[in-house]
Amino acid sequence: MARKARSQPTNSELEILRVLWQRGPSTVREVYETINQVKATGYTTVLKLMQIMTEKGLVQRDEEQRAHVYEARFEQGETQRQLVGDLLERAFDGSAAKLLMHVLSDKKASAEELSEIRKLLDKYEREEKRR
Amino acid sequence: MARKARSQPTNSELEILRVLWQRGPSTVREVYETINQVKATGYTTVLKLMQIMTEKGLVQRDEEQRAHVYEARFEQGETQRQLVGDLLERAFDGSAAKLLMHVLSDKKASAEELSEIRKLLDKYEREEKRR
DNA sequence: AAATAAGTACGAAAGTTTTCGTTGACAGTA
DNA sequence: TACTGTCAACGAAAACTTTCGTACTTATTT
Repeated sequence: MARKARSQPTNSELEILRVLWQRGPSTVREVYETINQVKATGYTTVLKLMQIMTEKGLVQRDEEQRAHVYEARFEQGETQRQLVGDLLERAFDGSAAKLLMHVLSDKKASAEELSEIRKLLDKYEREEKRR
Repeated sequence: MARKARSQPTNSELEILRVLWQRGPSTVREVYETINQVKATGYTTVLKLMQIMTEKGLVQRDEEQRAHVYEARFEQGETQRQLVGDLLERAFDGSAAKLLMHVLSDKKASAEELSEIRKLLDKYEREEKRR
């Protein structure tokens, strides 16, 4: 039987993952306090979500201490790739160019970012040629 | 009172919107038949979704004919921009460069797409300088 | 006119996600 | 020991999404 596809994190789950990626392994309280600075939420809400994420395999839990320590199981980049790929499929017919067009026109790309993007593009294109 | 933010289309709603963008104004049956080619679904399921989308303001309905004709209320590009902006916020800390990196490394960018992307970048950068 | 086909409206079930109250365990402290 | 604070576990409610059956209407065909 084929292994079930890794579940995409939901919005709230992603919020938690971001804290874990940023802070590294953390307790529920630490995650709760970080999120709560931005968005009012209850402690047990965060706890429950993190328990569910453990079941889903999105995070790992170290139960050594009384306050369990949670850690993201997948790297940020890996998850981001998954999310982008999904959006590409769902909304852009798989066309990266179309997607990028919107990224750029979103006016959120700063000058530094533009040059960084260009660098990436150069690098990527060189690699392509080498084949 | 502030107007409620435009609701993001859900997955199924986006599926329907894509048909409407592609076909132009369509009846439920037409949308149903298009979607059904790819994914088994019931007629009333599609109907209900389209009714809900009307309530949400995602589509417009022309009731002139017995078979109502639905039309997307927002352009594809506008919605795509919204979706990308949202993903950028939710998963990439607003960094377009980070997002693009994943788009490129997704191996889905073809040679033509790369050159198209480059053109976009050139164009965008020229516009930037002009300010 | 009766039967059939195609349509909308609607409610409700089923599934998923999010929120939170309550309980009991455990640790530190008065 | 009794009190207080912090924690995990759990269940269930609330909110949202998806699916579909049923009822009713309208047009077409026999």
